Amino acid sequence: MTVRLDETDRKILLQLQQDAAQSLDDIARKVGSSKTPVWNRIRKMKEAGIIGAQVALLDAESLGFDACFFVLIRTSEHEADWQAAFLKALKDRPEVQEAHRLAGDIDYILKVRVRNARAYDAFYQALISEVKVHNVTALLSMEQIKSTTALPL
Amino acid sequence: MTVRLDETDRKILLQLQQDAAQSLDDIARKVGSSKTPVWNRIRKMKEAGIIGAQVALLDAESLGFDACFFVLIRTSEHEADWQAAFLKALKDRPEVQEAHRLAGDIDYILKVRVRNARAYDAFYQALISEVKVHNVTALLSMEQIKSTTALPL
DNA sequence: ACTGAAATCTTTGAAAG
DNA sequence: CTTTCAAAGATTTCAGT
Repeated sequence: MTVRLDETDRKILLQLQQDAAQSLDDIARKVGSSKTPVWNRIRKMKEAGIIGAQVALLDAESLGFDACFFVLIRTSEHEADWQAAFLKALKDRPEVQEAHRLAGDIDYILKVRVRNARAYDAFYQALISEVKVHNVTALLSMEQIKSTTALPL
Repeated sequence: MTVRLDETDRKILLQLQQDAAQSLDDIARKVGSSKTPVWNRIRKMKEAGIIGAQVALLDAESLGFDACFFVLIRTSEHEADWQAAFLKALKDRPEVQEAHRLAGDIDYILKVRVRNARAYDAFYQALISEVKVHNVTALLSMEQIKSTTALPL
């Protein structure tokens, strides 16, 4: 599953993760190539799973999503059953934008995007009623300083 | 800058944040309308800033970005000068994918995507040499359980 | 692998119900 | 506000280098 990427591939990826709506012609010009080779490279990288979904990023604030929480979770349960239930709960809840299992003291971190603090509380109550967690700390974002989906290629 | 959205607008946004590469025809069919009205609604929502960039999401692992850290930062400095320098440092570093200013005890949280632990250390050393921070805790992700850019519309 | 061009499909905007 | 239609433009495929 490892594909060797050259400089041109990398330039194409840089363009696509910046603006995937631009035309092949524009990308080809910017990376110093032409349509067909660029198209073939993109196709290969899609097949290899390097390029995933193409999505529109929406503005959270103008849609009324004013609250963003980072949730630090400690649990005493580490059995397979518990973990499966916890994972399912996270995947099923659309307000959970990110979830990571961590090394060390804290077991999980979530990024939760909701309309307001009340909606967070509803989420939190629903979560702890579904799965037992030992300790939960919520960090409230006051200001999103930076947000990018781009990898530092 | 507040635009009233109806059910159709919401359905269009759901489609676009899931797959922005599909054709207008497909979106129109899925939301129960036809091309031109859908196109006009998308144009208006772009003008209103509700719909932002359209990007390709790349697979971090297949590109060799195996390490993801959440960094909790406490600082004793809260002056405008310090804050401006800190913000600039974060915006300039491509490995910082997210940065939030927090309410409470911890002042900032960062999401940092790097190739490996050594690259994180390099980032960390560069950051603390640029700006003074009081206390830094790094949480290492072992496993990304969920990741979406979609808002829970 | 790249080029150029043909066929197909999409987007865009005008006109009209 | 929606539908239809036509021109402009983009994507995709293919033969030739």
